[in-house]
Amino acid sequence: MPADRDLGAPAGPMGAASCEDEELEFKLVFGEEKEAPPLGAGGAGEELDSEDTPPCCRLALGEPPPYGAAPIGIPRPPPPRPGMHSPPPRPAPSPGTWESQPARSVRLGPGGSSGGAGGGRVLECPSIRITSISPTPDPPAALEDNPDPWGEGSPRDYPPPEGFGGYREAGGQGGGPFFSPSPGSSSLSSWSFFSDASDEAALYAACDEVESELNEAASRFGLGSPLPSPRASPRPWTPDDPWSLYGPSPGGRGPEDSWLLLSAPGPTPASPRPASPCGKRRYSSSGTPSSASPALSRRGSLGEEGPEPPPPPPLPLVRDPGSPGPFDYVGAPSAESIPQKTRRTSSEQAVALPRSEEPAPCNGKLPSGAEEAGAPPGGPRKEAAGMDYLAVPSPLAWSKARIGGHSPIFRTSALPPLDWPLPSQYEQLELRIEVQPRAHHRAHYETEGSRGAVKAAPGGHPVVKLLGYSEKPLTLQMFIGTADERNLRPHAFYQVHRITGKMVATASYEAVVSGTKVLEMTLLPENNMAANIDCAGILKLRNSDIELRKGETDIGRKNTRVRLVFRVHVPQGSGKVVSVQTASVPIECSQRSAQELPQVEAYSPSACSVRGGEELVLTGSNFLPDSKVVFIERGPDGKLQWEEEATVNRLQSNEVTLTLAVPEYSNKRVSRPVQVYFYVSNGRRKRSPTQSFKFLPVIFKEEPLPDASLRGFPSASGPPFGSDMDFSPPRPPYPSYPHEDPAYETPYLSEGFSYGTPPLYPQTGPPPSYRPGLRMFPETGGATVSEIIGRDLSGFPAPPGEEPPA
DNA sequence: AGACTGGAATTAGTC
DNA sequence: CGGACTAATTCCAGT
Repeated sequence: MPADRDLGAPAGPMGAASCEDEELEFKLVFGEEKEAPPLGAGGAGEELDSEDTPPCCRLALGEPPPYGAAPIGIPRPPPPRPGMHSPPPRPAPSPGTWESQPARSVRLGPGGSSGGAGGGRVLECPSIRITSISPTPDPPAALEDNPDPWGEGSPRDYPPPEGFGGYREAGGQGGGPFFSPSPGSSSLSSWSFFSDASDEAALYAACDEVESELNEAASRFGLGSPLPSPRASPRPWTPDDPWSLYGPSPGGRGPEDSWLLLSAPGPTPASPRPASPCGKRRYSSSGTPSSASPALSRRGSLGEEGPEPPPPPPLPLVRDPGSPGPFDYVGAPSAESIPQKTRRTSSEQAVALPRSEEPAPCNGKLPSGAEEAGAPPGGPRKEAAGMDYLAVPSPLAWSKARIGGHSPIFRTSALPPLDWPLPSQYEQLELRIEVQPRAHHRAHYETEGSRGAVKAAPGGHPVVKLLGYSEKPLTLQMFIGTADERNLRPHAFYQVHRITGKMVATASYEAVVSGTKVLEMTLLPENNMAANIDCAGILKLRNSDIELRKGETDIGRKNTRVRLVFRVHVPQGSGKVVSVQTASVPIECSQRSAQELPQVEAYSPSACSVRGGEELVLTGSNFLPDSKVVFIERGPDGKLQWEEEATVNRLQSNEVTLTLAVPEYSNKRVSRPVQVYFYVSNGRRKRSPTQSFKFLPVIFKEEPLPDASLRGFPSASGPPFGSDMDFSPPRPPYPSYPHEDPAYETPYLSEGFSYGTPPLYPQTGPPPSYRPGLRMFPETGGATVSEIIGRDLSGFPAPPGEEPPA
């Protein structure tokens, strides 16, 4: 492979020297990681204190876009990647309203951020501001003493832009062709996301105090209309269209381009294959992406970025500075412009911040704080950590809050980041996927031609509809989200790809929000606020490129399942919007998997007596004549405790149906229901994700689980994706929330479920118990208890089919 | 000519 | 360190 790719010293600006530095720093980082992860964001807090106005804000406004300009040593905020969650929403001034403080809010006050809940004042500001936030209690030291491990010189602070930033093609190429896979893709800044249709000013309004400044800055950018694709149709929300604020980046280059320069040192088209990451990651179930080895410090193609930041990455620094934000390419302050201290702080902060996906939060226990208390989303969390308000919103907390009646109402000027869980329904509003996409869609690489739009199972394309609103056209946003058991968030390895062509009837625009491509379509009243998603393809980014991205903790290997995520912000007047979101069923995007991995879409029953013997029917795909169904049970430690192969009735099985006899459980004297799992195996390494099953004590036999009857079987009620089925995103296989199901009180299960379940798909509708329906893709949430524990601990999901221990 | 596809050869990562 | 495998990417070719 091209030499340039090897050491991450591509032609890019980044030099070897920088690499060295990074390496050293990297070590440091790792050390910290192990022991005191959150190193303090160092003086973040103090800085804040000392600096009333977040420096970053000021800088941001007045300085030129960082990206593309100063590759090296330009600290970049950690990319807002999956896993990097934004701070929880906080109550807005208006009752019942929440404001997202996507890394944009800075808590100022005594003791810096550590000020404690309610302590310091909170400022809202553009992503950049995030840098000044420093939850860390021991701020100063970090700044002064540490020569910037994260400091200016170190690129580490600002991980390369993600999203496209990660695109290797970008690297070094002016306007890499790959960035605009779809012709006419408009390069919108992530900020546009925040803008409200009716409030341009709001666009920058994140920071109340500096709002005016921001606006001014915005005006300077000369926001032209976005560059619509050739086929672009009128954008929704026009004339208020916030998007219109962001014109194409100068030079015709989109934000992505700039990112490319910095982030994509990767192979250029000429060098098709990027060097593999210097440090290989272990993809085994045990591996944790987050535990990047020092070796990784040496970046491959993305070398200029420098070592990855410590694990708890980046929170989306607010709108993530790391990603191209509105300011980013519109002349926003560059990272460089940010005071060193600030930058460092941010990076450190990022490091310190717990990630929702990280084990910590779900370490098997619910953090006493938010989750348990059901603290309001966004509510300040334990300050002890000093980063509470920056902490990722607890899925559970959010879930509870939502269930409890908190509304997904946001200020138009502070819309929720893409990684925020949002309900699919709010009052009369509901965003629903009327027609689900197929379970498989082979994504295309940048090196390939498009593989077309995602199709629907019944034929045609997915259809999304907004119920409860039909006043005026609205923008429907769509992005590719994750499909693992963790919070729904933008998928690091896949991006939505705008499909155009004569066969595409739906006009769409491409935008980039925090490094994530977002396809925007219009929901028209005349169409009943429904959209036929025939313009969305899926682009696969090379694992090596993304994994090298600073702050990225997810691994791409075997991480090939995605979900289409749809979101819409419904104006409520008075500068408020209700943001609802829904996600599709999981979609397997690899060629291989789609062809070989068995998939279980539904099954019935979901429980039976420990004596076994009952007939269990599975429906799904890729079942083979020699497919095996194996039941397993794992202990609290994740170790396999029991394994038994079921007897498959081959006569009543076919490629999409498996009929088998439930094996007898190992211990027929159990007094409580036993949670076990099963998977379909087409051979070693060709296993379906695990499915949940329960063995009931004999005495319980007559007392099936509350919703046992609700666990319908697709075939029984019609096609898997019949219109009358529950299309809400896949939910955990659990019949109900842990707390609602006595069966889950079993000691060894409660822990896992207590934190594992809620986070699964908090963003969509009410929990299963609230919306009984067929589980179409239980496997998605079908992680076993041990899996949940293991995955959470490891920080990343175990790929389907890998879980069952050999 | 270009967008889609379906397959499959190569190359890289794991065990 | 090499071999067997598996997964990821890149290539090809037909529609």
